[in-house]
Amino acid sequence: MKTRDKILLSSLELFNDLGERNVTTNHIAAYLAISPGNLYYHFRNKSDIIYEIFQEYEKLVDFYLDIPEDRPMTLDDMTFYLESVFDGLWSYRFFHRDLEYLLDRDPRLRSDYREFTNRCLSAISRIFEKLADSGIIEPQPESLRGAMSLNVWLVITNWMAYLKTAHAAKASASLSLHELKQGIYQVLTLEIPYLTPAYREQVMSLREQYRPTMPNQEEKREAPVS
Amino acid sequence: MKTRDKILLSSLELFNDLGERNVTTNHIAAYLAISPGNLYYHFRNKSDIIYEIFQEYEKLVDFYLDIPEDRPMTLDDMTFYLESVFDGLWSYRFFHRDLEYLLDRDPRLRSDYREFTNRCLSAISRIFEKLADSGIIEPQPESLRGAMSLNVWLVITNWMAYLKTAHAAKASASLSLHELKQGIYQVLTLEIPYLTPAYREQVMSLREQYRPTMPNQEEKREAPVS
DNA sequence: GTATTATTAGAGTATATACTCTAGGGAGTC
DNA sequence: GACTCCCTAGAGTATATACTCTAATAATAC
Repeated sequence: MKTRDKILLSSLELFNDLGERNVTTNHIAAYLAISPGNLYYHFRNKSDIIYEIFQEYEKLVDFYLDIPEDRPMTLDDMTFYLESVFDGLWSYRFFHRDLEYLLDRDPRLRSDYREFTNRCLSAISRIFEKLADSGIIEPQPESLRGAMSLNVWLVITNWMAYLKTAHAAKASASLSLHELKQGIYQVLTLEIPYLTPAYREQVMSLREQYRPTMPNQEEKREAPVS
Repeated sequence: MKTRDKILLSSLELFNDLGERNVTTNHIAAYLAISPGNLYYHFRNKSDIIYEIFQEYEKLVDFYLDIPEDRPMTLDDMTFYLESVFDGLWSYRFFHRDLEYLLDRDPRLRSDYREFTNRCLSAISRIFEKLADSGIIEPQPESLRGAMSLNVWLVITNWMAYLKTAHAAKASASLSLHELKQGIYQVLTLEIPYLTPAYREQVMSLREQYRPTMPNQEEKREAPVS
């Protein structure tokens, strides 16, 4: 693998594990056993590394949230969207942790992220619309759908922070993808009141699969749906 | 005012305006026109300053969220809780911005914050319970109430981050308390499906008072309810 | 007044961090 | 062999940051 790609990969790994704030360019170089000079040959500065990683993240989520317009939406589709979004969140989890600081430091990132959020909000809203078309949820007026989508977004993007700050007793408590996906339980909680009788039971039992286990009573098991 | 209190006050102000990460102890001392030595005479380190500020925050919110058990809950009570919580969030807004980093650095803070979150979640759940007792919302089973409360908490604590990252086009865009309180609109959105017919109209029109104005079309006006 | 204690100034320090600069190796081409 | 281009090493630097140390001054107690 090319040094440039190795830098991106290792940076992401270190950022995710330690937080961007705790990872210096010298750390990254040392981790890869290359010289700082080498790193700076490939990237002008730390911001450029982060920006490029963000672009990968963006591409991934955009790909997942591409809503097919030629067919109705199924429950499986919805599950797929939820699973995918949380997978993406997991792979680039450093990003939301230091979001405000990162955006303050890099205007490109700020502006790109703003648009990214808007695209995601539109996608969520579109999903609600299509779920209503399929008779899975009751149709809602546009204005309510907007506010609901925003709430879904807030829950999704901040579920991890909740786990890391309020849930875990120890700082080093290793967070698992499985725990992260319990966020799906929270998202489905938002949908409950809007479910149609025809699908109510199905969605409720889907939701049940993501029910959080008690903190520190975590049992090791596979994610319920893949 | 005593130097010690001045340090706490100015630190909070600087943290809120610039972010804890961008405020050094030397900055604080310079801002107060005192020497670093003086600052370190009053506080052993930066963490101690932050910890003490957190304790004030905690005290404030605990005070606001004290639910009186001797009388039913009114809509005005609910409005008061929402307004108060967002006021507190505003006054100590630096805190949630760098939460993860702060908790990683100070184990006392981590453990206190964990308990603080749990108290808040209980209070929210208790509010839902009493709102049901008063016939404002439909009663819900305990398990649903818990998940709903958590969603309310996620929306409340992360509304500000949303405004600062996705909403504002410029980094320096000054956030106002008024904008922050549009978070109340989002919280009330969560309640909509559970409202009883008797109160539905009233709550919907309360919610309307917090409706967000379009970004950059912000008109200067007072917060609708005080 | 004197002893004691609380407070303050301000220079200084150890460490870290993002980044630079120069020199050179290796591979391909003519 | 010489030239070029891409890549790499590694010492080095300017700046920042959290914090220390000593000495002096103000406040208080007796």
